Amino acid sequence: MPLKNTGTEQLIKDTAKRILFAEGKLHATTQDIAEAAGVNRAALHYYFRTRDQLVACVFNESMLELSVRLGTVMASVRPFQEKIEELIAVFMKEMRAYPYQEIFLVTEINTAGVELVKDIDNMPVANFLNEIENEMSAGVIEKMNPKHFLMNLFSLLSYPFIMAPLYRQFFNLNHQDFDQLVAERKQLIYRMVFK
Amino acid sequence: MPLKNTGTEQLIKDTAKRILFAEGKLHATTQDIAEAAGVNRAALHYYFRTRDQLVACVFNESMLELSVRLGTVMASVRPFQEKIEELIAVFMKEMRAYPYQEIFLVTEINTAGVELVKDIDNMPVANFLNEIENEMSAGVIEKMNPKHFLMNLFSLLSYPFIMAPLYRQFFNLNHQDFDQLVAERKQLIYRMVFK
DNA sequence: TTTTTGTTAAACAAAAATGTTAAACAAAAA
DNA sequence: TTTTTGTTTAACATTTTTGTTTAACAAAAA
Repeated sequence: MPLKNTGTEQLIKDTAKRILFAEGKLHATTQDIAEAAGVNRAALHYYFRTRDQLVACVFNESMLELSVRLGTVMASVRPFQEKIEELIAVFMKEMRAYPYQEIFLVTEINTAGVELVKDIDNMPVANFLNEIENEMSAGVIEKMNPKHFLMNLFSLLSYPFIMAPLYRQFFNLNHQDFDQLVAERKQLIYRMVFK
Repeated sequence: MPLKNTGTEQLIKDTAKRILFAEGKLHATTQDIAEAAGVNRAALHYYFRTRDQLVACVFNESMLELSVRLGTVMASVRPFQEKIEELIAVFMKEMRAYPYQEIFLVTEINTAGVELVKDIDNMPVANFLNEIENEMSAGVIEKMNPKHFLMNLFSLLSYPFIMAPLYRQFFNLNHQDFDQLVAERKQLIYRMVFK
């Protein structure tokens, strides 16, 4: 609980997030993180006691952040199509910056055996599912289980970013060409969901 | 290079794949793997020298297997629509059994810094991209960059399996209900790509 | 100024994970 | 049978990673 706040605590968290979520190095040690942050490894202990607590902290913040991001976009008072547009923009930007954030969350859940995380507010999702269903009835989008609609959307948005290292292989593309390719997907996805 | 072959080597590899690809425990130690396989940890060293070599072996086999699976489906001599049907069936089955295989590959590439893996045969993919383009010209499927068509397909197929632990949270579903939901996707995806 | 508080680093200690060796055992070959 | 070969185990050694302690330092407060 530092009061003077030289930003070191935040720096460590941000660095951890960069290494884990952006670089996708899920096996990063405390050394790796401290080094990348330009601080002594003991500083890490000073702020977080243990590696597990640092990881737990990053996990919780990330989980909350994801929840808030979802909630904000879904609960915003705007026409449906604008909302979807917003959702695509927000999540694509996030995936570009932190492609492995959700992967980190899932592998943490798998290793730590966190079965059901409480305190997750599902109301925004539940309400949004209803809104989707209404749009389907109105004929704006294809009729299906609205959960599928959401899963489709997030799949199309997220997966190519995560698989980039493999897709560059299989498509024989360099970084620049691949980045250009995925940049095209913003419009493509929008057109896909509104058939 | 065992000649007697008691199946232990294969058992170790299979167990490693189960823990890494199926259970998604990407931090598994040699202890974890040996224990799960029911062998002494030294047996692991006997067959693979080091942990890194075991992981490298699993990585290479997995990479090859993925490449072969892709090639087989894509190069099969069948009508396009049947091919897609086959592709969906094959990859969904694989994702159900080993949801984290591609994630493992990607995170390994990220940590080991394997930039470009040589010896990957891209001809099947290249040919299939042409085939897709022809079908687009024929009006069977929506016109777009055929790479997007493939990325869309694999995204829709794969992502929900990987995100299962999170989606169960956000949708408030138990395992059984979620399994039923994703089972519906086989038909849904087929209908989606053929608009 | 001295004191307090927050912060950092260096050195050390403990634990965890990995790697090595040598010996025992079983089955096939000589 | 004895010998050889492949396999497995137990015990030990090393390395890596993590955690702890102490002291030093800087800035604000008294």
